[in-house]
Amino acid sequence: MVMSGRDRPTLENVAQRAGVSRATASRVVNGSTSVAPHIRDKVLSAVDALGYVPNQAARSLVTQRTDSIALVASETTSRVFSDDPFFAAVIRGVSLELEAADKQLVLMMVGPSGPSHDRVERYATGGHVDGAIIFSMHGADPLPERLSRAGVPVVCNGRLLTQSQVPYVDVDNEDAARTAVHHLLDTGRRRVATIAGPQDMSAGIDRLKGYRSAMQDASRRSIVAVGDFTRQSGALAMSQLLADDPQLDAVFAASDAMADGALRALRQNGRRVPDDVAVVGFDDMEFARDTEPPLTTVRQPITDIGRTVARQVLRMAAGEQIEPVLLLPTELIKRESA
Amino acid sequence: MVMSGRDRPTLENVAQRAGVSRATASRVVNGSTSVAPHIRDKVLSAVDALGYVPNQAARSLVTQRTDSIALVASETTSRVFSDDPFFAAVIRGVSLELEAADKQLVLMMVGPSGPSHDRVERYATGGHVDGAIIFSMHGADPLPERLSRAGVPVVCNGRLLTQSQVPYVDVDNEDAARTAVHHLLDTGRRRVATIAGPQDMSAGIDRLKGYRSAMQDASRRSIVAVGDFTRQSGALAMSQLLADDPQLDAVFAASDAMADGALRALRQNGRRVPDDVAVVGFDDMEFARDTEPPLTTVRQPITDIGRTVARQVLRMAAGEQIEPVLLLPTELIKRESA
DNA sequence: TCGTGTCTTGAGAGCGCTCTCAGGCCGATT
DNA sequence: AATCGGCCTGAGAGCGCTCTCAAGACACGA
Repeated sequence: MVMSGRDRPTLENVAQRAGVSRATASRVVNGSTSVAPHIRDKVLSAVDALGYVPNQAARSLVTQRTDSIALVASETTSRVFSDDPFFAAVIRGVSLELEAADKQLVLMMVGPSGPSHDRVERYATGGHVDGAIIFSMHGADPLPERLSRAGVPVVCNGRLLTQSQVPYVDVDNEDAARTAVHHLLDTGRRRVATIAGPQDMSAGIDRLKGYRSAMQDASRRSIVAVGDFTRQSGALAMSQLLADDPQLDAVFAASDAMADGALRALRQNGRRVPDDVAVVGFDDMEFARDTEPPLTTVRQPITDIGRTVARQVLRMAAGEQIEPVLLLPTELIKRESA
Repeated sequence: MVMSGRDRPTLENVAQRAGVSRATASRVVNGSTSVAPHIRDKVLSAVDALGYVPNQAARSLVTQRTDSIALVASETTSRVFSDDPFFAAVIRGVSLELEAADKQLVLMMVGPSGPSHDRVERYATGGHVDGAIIFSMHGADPLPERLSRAGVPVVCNGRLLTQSQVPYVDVDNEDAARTAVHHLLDTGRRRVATIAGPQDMSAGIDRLKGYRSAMQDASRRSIVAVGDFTRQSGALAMSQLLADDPQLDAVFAASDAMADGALRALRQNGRRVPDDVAVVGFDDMEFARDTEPPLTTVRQPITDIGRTVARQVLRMAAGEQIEPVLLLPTELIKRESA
C-alpha cells in the first residue's frame, strides 16, 4: 500500500505552482540550459515545496532508457556464495561506479541454465535495463552472447570461453600465475605444485596455464590438483597433492581461500610453512594478512575490476566504442608463506 | 545503443497479429480469465512469434507498481564488505524469494549518512520500488522510519535501535547468546569471556546482553572485549582478553569470523583449544567446520532470514498486515572447540 | 522602419500499457 | 415472443513524462 503512489506531485503540479508550462518545468528538472534564471528559480522552489520526484516509469517510457544496469551472477559459483568474499568486493565496485552515474543496480542470480536463465534473458533483452554486467560464468555460457546479439550492452568479468566478441575486464591471470610460480622457483623451490581453480572458468583455466608455462620454462614437472576456489576444496586438494608427492616443497593456489585451506592441510600433515612447503595464493583478500603464516599472494584489484566493468558498460550504453579487453594490473605481495 | 529499444514489438503488434484488440491481448498476457480459449491461443502464439516482452515502464506507469524491491545495505558495515560472507547469504535468500515472486532486486549501498542516504530515500519514496528491505543498520539510523512514514513498505533485518514500529525479522540474539554461554558454564568453564559485536548494532548489543544475563544467573563476573564482527577484530579482542585475565578458560564470540580470529590469537598465545580455553562462535558459517579445531557455534539461518524478510515485504506491499516481529530459531552446533 | 537571427517558452503529440465502460451476443426466464 | 442477465470483447481515456515544433520576444544591422 504505497500511499505515496496516488498523491505524489507530478510535473504538471510543479509547473502550475511555478506558473510555467510543463515543458519548461521539465527543462529545469533535467538541467537543460536556456531557461531564464528567475524562471528556473521559481520552478526549483516549486519542486522543493512539493517534494517533487520524477516518475521514473513515465520517463523511461519516453526516453527508452531505464537508468539501471543488471548485474548477473551465477548462483552456483562458489566464489559467489561461499566463504569467499570475492562477490561482495565486486558488487561494491560496481555499486560505487553506478551510484556516481546515478544508475541503479539490479541484481540477478542465475542458477545452472534453466528457468532463471530465461528469465534473465527475457528481462534484459526486454529493455528493462540499459546494460548488463555478467560475472562468474561457468563453462560456455551462451548468455553474454545472446544478450549482446539482442542489442543489450554487455560487459563480462573474465574472458569468455566461447568464441565471442563480448568485451570483458579482467587481470592477466596467466601472467600473474607465472609470476607467482617464478617467485617460488626463484627462491629455490624445486617441486612446485598447484591447486588450480575450476576448469570451467577462465580464471581457473588461465591460472593453471600460467603455472604450467612457468614450470615448463624451468623444465619442471607439473603437479596439479583442482579445487573450486573454496577453503574446503583447497584443503582437500592439498592432501591429495601431499599424497601424490610427499616431497613437494611449494604450492601455488589459484585463490586465497584455497591457499588458506592448503595451509590447514599442511599443518595437519605436519608440514611447516614456509620451511617445508612454501605457499602462494591469489587475490590478496583481507584475511590473507592474518593466516598462519601470513600469505604471500598475487593481489588483484577486485573492487577496481567491479568499477571498471561498470564504467565500461555505462560507456557502451552511452553509445561509445569500448576496448574489447581491459586487463588490470596484479602485484605479487610477499609475506611469510613464501 | 539498445537497438532492441525502438523495434521491439508492442502489445498493439501482438493484438494486430492475433486479430484482436489491444485490451484482449493485454488480458491474455496478464493471465486474466474470461478470454475465450481459441482467442487466448491466438494471442499466445502471436506473443511467441513476435517475441513480445511487456514494457515494464509502460506497465508501471499505469499500475503504479514497479515490481521491484530495494535491498538497502550499509556500506560501512563490516559484515557487508569484509571477509564475513554474511552479506552474500542474506542476498541469496532475498534473491530466491523475490525471484519466485517475479520481482526485481535493486541493490543500494549507503555510506554513513550523507548524500547516498538522501539518494536512497529519494529513490525509495519516489515510488521507484514497491518496498524496501534494510539490513545491517548502525546506530539510530532514521532511514527505516522515514521510508515507512513516507508510505513505503519496509522490513528490516535486525531490531531497530530507535523507537519505531518498523517490522523486522531476526533471531532471538539474546536468548541464543545465553544458550551458548550456558553451554560453556555447563561444561565446567569458570571464567567465561566474550568478544562482543559492535555496540551500535542490535545483534552486537543483544548478544552481549544475553552473555551478561547468563553470567549473572551463574553469579559470574563478565569479561568483555568488543570487536566489529571481523576476524581481525576477533584476534585483537582475544589478545586483550588474555591480557586482562590470563586465567580465562572460555570465550563466546558474537560471530564466527571473530571466533576464528580468537582461535588464532589463542594459538599464538600458546593456549590449546578446547583444553585450555573453550570457544563458541555465532552464525555457523561454512568455514566454522574447518577451523582448528572445528568451531562450536550458534547456527542462525541466514539465508532463511533473507527469504523471510523478502516474503514479509512482499506481503506488506500487497497490502497484507504482517507480524511486527518475526524471530527465527537458532541452534547450538557442538563441535570440538567447546 | 523592416527584416533577420537568436533565444526562450508553450502547445501538444505520443511513449506502451491497463482498465473502465459500454455494446454485442447468447441462453434462460417469464 | 419478449425480456433479462451474464459473459466476452473493443473503444478509448489517461498514467507522467520528454521532445519537437512553432510562436513570441527581443536585439541588431540594413
